[in-house]
Amino acid sequence: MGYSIGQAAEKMGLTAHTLRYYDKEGLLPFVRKTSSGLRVFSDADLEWLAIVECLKGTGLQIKDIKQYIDWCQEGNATLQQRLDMFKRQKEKLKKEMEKLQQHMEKINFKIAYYEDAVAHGDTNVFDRNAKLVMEKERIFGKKIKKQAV
Amino acid sequence: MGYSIGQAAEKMGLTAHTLRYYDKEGLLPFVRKTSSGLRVFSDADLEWLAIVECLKGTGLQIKDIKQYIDWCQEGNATLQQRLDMFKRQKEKLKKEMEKLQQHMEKINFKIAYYEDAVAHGDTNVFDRNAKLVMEKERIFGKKIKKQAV
DNA sequence: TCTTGACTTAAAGTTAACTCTAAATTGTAT
DNA sequence: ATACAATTTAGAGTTAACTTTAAGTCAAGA
Repeated sequence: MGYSIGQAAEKMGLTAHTLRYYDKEGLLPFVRKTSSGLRVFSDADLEWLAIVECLKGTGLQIKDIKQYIDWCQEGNATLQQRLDMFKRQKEKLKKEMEKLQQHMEKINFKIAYYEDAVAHGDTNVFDRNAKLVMEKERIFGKKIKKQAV
Repeated sequence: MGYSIGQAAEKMGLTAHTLRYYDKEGLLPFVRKTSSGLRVFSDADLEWLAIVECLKGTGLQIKDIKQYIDWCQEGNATLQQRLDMFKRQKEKLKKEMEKLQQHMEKINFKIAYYEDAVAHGDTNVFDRNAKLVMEKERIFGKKIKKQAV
């Protein structure tokens, strides 16, 4: 019913080193130890770890996650702080998702551009994208012409 | 028609220090200098910088962006590499966006949970979310009860 | 001309999040 | 019983991406 640090690491896609590091940073105040000092992770511990990973994935730093755990341990007096924190994270996450969407559009343009360039041996790039090529000539020198950017 | 490093930094939302760092790392091989050594950024340079920022924003490391710039300078022989690179980035970006979407759902749940807890003074948390509270009791000790997690 | 603020380079310092090492201990499979 | 693999700790090392410092140079206004 309990997992060793190695098993827990495998389940979470992390390393045992990383789990010990998290523990040292106060992110795992709940993990039990055997009488001889070995850590024992329960399924509930892994669920908590999943929340830690979620917070980390949305851009929270480890010290901020520690703050959240501290708030949890302080009791109901910190409910509002925790709510505010999640609201801030949500706004951050929304902006990040919008940014990634814009990046995706740029990348899609690049892929279309290069697929065409590869297919046509890049022979008519100048016609298709004169602006980019002229810019490129200025940047990399006049010798390189008709080339995708 | 040209910008100083400070003006360019301001336009891009970066610092002059960062632009010099990028230059040192080979990310700005196109930026001109005056006879006395001052960098001069053109509008085209800023467009290139925007592409660099896009690549950085999708998770590319600076050395990988350098690789892309090197490929651009090598000419048409590297068209396929560049296409493959953008395709890899697109896959990475897609996975990242899916992950963020899942994080967003978790955060929305947390916000709903804490808004309710704050509104009701957390008096009936045990009824609403017995599993979480029981888990919390095990983790933080029996003394703290009826508290949001 | 003088001052002041922006710029230059090279190099050292910082920060976050691991990542690894060493030396000892523990658990498990023959 | 004896390997051998996994675990423990403290602490050192790594990496990426800045960030700051030092010592000087350049450019524009009074």
